[in-house]
Amino acid sequence: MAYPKTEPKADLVSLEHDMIEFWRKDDTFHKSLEKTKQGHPFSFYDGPPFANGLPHWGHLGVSAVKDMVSRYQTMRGNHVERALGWDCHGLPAEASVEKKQGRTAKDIVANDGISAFCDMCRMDVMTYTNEWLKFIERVGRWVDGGDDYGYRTMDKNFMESVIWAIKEMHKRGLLYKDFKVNPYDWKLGTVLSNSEASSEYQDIVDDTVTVWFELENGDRVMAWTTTPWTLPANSALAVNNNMKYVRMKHNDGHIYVLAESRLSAYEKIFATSERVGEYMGGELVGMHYTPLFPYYTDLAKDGHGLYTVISGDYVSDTDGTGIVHIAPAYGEDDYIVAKAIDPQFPVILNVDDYGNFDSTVADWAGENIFVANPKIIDWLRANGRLVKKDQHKHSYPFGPRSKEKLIYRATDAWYIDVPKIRDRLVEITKNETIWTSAGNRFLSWIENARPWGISRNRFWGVPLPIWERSGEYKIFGSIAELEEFFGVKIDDLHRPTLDALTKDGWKRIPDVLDCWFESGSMPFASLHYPFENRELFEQTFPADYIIEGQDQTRGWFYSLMVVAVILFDKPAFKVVSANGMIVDENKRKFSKSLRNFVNPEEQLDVYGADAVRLFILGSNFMKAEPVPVDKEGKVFAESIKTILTPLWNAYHFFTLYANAGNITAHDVWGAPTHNALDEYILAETNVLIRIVDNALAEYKPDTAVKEFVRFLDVLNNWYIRRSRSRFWDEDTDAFNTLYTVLVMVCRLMAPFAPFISEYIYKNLTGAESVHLTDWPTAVDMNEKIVSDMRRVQEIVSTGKQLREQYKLRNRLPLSKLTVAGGTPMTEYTNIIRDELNVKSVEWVDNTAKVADSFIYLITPKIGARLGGALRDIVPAVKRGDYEIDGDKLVVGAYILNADEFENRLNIRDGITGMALPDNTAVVVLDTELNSELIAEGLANDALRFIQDTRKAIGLDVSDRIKLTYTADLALSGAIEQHRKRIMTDALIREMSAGPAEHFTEIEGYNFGVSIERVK
RNA sequence: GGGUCAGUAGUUCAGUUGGUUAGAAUGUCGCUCUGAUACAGCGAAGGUCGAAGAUUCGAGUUCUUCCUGACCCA
Repeated sequence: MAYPKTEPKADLVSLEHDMIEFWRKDDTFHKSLEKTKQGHPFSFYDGPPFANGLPHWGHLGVSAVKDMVSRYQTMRGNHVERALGWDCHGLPAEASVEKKQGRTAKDIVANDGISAFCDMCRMDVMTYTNEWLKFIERVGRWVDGGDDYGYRTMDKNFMESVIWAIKEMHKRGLLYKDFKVNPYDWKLGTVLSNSEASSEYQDIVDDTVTVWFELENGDRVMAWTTTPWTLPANSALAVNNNMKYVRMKHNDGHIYVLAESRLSAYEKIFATSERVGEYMGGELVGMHYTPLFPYYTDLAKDGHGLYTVISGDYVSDTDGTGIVHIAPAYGEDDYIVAKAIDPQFPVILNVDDYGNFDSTVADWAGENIFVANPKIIDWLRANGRLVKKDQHKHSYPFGPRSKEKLIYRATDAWYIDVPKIRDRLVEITKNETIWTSAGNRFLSWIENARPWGISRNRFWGVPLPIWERSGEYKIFGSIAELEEFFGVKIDDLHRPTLDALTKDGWKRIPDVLDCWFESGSMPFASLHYPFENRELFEQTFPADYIIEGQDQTRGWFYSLMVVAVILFDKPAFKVVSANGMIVDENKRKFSKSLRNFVNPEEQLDVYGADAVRLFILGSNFMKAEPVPVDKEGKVFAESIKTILTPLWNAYHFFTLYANAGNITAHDVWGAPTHNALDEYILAETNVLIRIVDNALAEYKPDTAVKEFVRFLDVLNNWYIRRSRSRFWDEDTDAFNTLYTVLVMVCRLMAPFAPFISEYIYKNLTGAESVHLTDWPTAVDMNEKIVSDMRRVQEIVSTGKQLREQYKLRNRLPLSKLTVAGGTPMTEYTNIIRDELNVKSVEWVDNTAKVADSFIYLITPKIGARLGGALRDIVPAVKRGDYEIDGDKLVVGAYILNADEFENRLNIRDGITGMALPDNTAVVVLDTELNSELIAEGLANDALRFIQDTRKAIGLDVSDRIKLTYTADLALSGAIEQHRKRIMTDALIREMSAGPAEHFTEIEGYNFGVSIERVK
């Protein structure tokens, strides 16, 4: 047998496991790398995952794209190294250890030492590497991910490159220490990055208070806050210069001040009050007031703006009083406006690292701020300072690890001066990177880039290579520098080692580096550049392509670009895609609390990785839009139904008949063809190649997937269906053509559905692997046949509509079909005749006899030239008020050019015809019947029933039979008239009237048959 | 609250520089066809193009405001 036997239905999942096994044994991946060794390197950065969690849908999605791109580029002859790296440092690792240990990092460090803690983290971050590698293999993604490959951000070499980068930034004057407001997790005692802080917003209801402060002139200004615990640190009040404020004289005799537009919110309080004056915000600025609490009155003596009214542009009247309470240590805006007044403006920081008031807050010293919060409100009420208490619903950040409400708090931290390179960053992004999605989002983000806080008061990470001695700093950029200065040998760069290094009073600052900085350093740090691999780095930087979730727009994409622009004045990547989130069927994020998880591994085992990959690649995943996946996996079944099964069916059909005829087909791509259908499907294949190639070049796999669906439909339901008899007749041209097409489709689909395309390709060609073949390229080919055939399909489709319309079943032959209009296409007459079961097809080159034309206006063209005149022209033409003058159309005062209107067709009354969709021709069906046609139709019906009965009683296609039948007179006449054909088609050896056991009714006539198998 | 993206048939999505009656796939129903095919073909039903306003001879398409969702930020 020439080809391995195939089952009618594909077992996609077991086929995939077989291919995985084959690739593993054959080491096909490394063969593909070897094959492309001399090729241009295609550089592809892979966002390193954290191996202390299991892969989820997002990873599956990007894996599909990353692997597709890699395979496509490899087939194009490029060399695509794929080394999987692992992200190791940072809070996720520490938090995981804390959870497993049941105690905080600080406790572990205090009791067991930092060294023990780091060891725990080191173990923990690699927990699931094997599961990751298995998952990646299962989805058909080829990467080097074993122990001998890739990188880990906790490796000494990686870390050394990172500290090199820090020192480089310092050399460029971009590294500095500052005291600033950051998101802060008081439970963990650390600053968080903005992305960490924003990952867990929740809608909560907070108590809000409005309190009054007494101005130097005795007026009481009202301020509103959602965080009463910051009131002890109140340092100023901000107003908007351009907002109008009113003075309200209350029954208590005092005058209260608030924004005019906010009066309505305080209606009840001022119900009986009198408006006694107003201020513009600017008039209030500079006035002093008496603080609520007496804790810091000493500080006020030095001035610098403490306890004065200041102006803040951002002060709005959307809520509160239009007067904002300022506590510079606890709000970024607060800090900025305060420092804008006076760089010496005192920053009152009265909450310790763990969220407790310090001793300066005499009334609540040592108390947790959130515990003290209601007590502060009580105090305000008791002391008559509380104007109003409210409930306010807003979204508020929570610690992603601690699950506690975060606060904003001023702390010492180290920063990269991103604003200083902002313009260059924007310029390089605009000119040297291509964003297939999320580009605007990235731009608007970097246009407002702010200093990047890179220090973390934690333990497991790259220690900042900064040593301090009485306010001076020394920064180290390599192991060699450290060894030289401290005179010791260094084998590890983590905190236990570096913290121990002291000399002449130089002591390392305790912070570790934001792990985003490490991610951003990946392009060079993974290669230990500049200490090693200089050439390799220069070849692979910037990356040709990267893709990650759109949440990385301000994460990894950002850190990569900032680091690359600062160090190399280049982008980190040339083309980038941000993908959307995979969500549940209601477009909600997968989350533990909603219990809406769909397990990717289960789906892979039900539908197979090819189906999942095709779904992802065909979806809006790469347009950064959410991609819904339903629990039942219907979306994957869809890929099977529209692509995998049709491909399999065509393949199965081929092997079935090739083996039956003992035929070995060969590739005829580019060779001349002898048959219009062969020529057609090869031309369609050529079109497919061009569309898929263009789509991939533009990173639009969804376009390619849609084209596969269309192509496979045409292949099965036009080419094969129309050519079936040629396969029965063992026409080698047909076999060669189908073989060529299937092989080509496998190659085109290899990046998308690597399993089934490999399987079919190997079985058809006997070659080693489809993934070691070259990417197909479209050839110069006469593609007119494609448009011709599409027109034929339209003629047939229109003919079928006519049959439907006149209730003429297809088995009933009709004498004639006329195609009136357009160029005759006599070479397709056979196809049309067979498809529509007509005796003859007549081509007429004009529509004069069957249709009248009407004027169809090409409004875009007329509108462009004549504009508003259309308002008159359209109704006039509809009324018929026009004249044709040569090739022009005269409508009233307007003369329309030939390209501004078309003649379209209206079928004449009495004509059993229908216009083609493009209005260029009319298909007319001769609906007149005669006894010959009727008899043939009846014979066809009888034959159909015989065939159905054969099938129903379980006969094989090739079984010969003896048949007896009973039939009403007209029917038996028809059967006898077509006796020969019926006997041939149904493989009947003997046929006679006689007893019957299977009965039906044909066109009102009774029919019965009895079938017996004969040798 | 701000930014970006999206909102079109039951569902998933197309819809070119604004142009006459808004398309496809899938699902439902009817008819037809069928010895590779979890078929296939034809047709029907299914739409206030998120809402309101503006610009225009003309808006799914441009603008404004609002609503809903996703992501990011505060």
